Amino acid sequence: MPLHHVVVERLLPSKPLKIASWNVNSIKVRGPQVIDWLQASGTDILFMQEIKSMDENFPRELFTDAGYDIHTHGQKTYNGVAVASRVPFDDVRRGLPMLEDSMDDEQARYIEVDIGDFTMAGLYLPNGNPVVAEDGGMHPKLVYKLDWFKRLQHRAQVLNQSQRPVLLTGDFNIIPKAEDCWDVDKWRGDALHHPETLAAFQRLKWLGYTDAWRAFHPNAIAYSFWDYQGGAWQKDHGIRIDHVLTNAEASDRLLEVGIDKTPRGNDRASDHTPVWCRVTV
DNA sequence: ATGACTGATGGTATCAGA
Repeated sequence: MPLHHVVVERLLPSKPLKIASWNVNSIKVRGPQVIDWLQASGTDILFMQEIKSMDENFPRELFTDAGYDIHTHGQKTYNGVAVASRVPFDDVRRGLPMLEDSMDDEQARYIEVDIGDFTMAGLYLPNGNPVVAEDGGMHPKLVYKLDWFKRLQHRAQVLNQSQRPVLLTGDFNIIPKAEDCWDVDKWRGDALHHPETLAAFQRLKWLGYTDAWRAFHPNAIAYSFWDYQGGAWQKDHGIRIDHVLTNAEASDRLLEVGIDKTPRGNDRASDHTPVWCRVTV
């Protein structure tokens, strides 16, 4: 086959898609405003976290009526992730693979899809607080966060070695730098900005993954979470903990990255707001 | 100075979130 035919076949299917991530903090409460935002923002694929719903109770019809396929990985009461898409996936995988020495894990925090030559994952990293146990050692919650992170690191390495474009997005529960929160002194030692958490995040970046929002906005200040308490939203006391990470192949396909803070101002808002990007898929 | 929020759960107090 002549070379130009090969090139044309590779380029023709490419199109820009808008990909987003939003910790919705209960799909039962947030469902209608998620649909409103999907349609207003023109989002093609939305990864959701903290759906707090079992698969059988997820309001699927809200999404299918709006023209989106919905894939859930739920559990009772806590956690739970899902992905809505108006473009078909080639495969959907639920759960982060275990390593030989991993802790037991019943929590639903990871969903991964193939679309075109891309692999995309939606994740909800454990919070990790409190940091210190009663006996003065590391609290099991932070141990769990770091163990989960180790599994994510391994998966990110395997995906990156496939040489496919890889996009990891979700609620990382990580404040990467001092400028990613309104007052870093309030967060020193917290599990979201703990030295072990930051070291794990750095190891992920050493694989070749980029904090896409920061790459596009090197000097900006923007947050993705504002606590319900203390008027944090009104005072803009926020933190940037929801991220899009892209490997080199995916970074080359990035067109735009943003954080849409408007949904945080909704009635009955989630405490998180969506982060999004446009990529050529 | 004080208290200050939201969601899920056989629940009217507790856990978790960050």
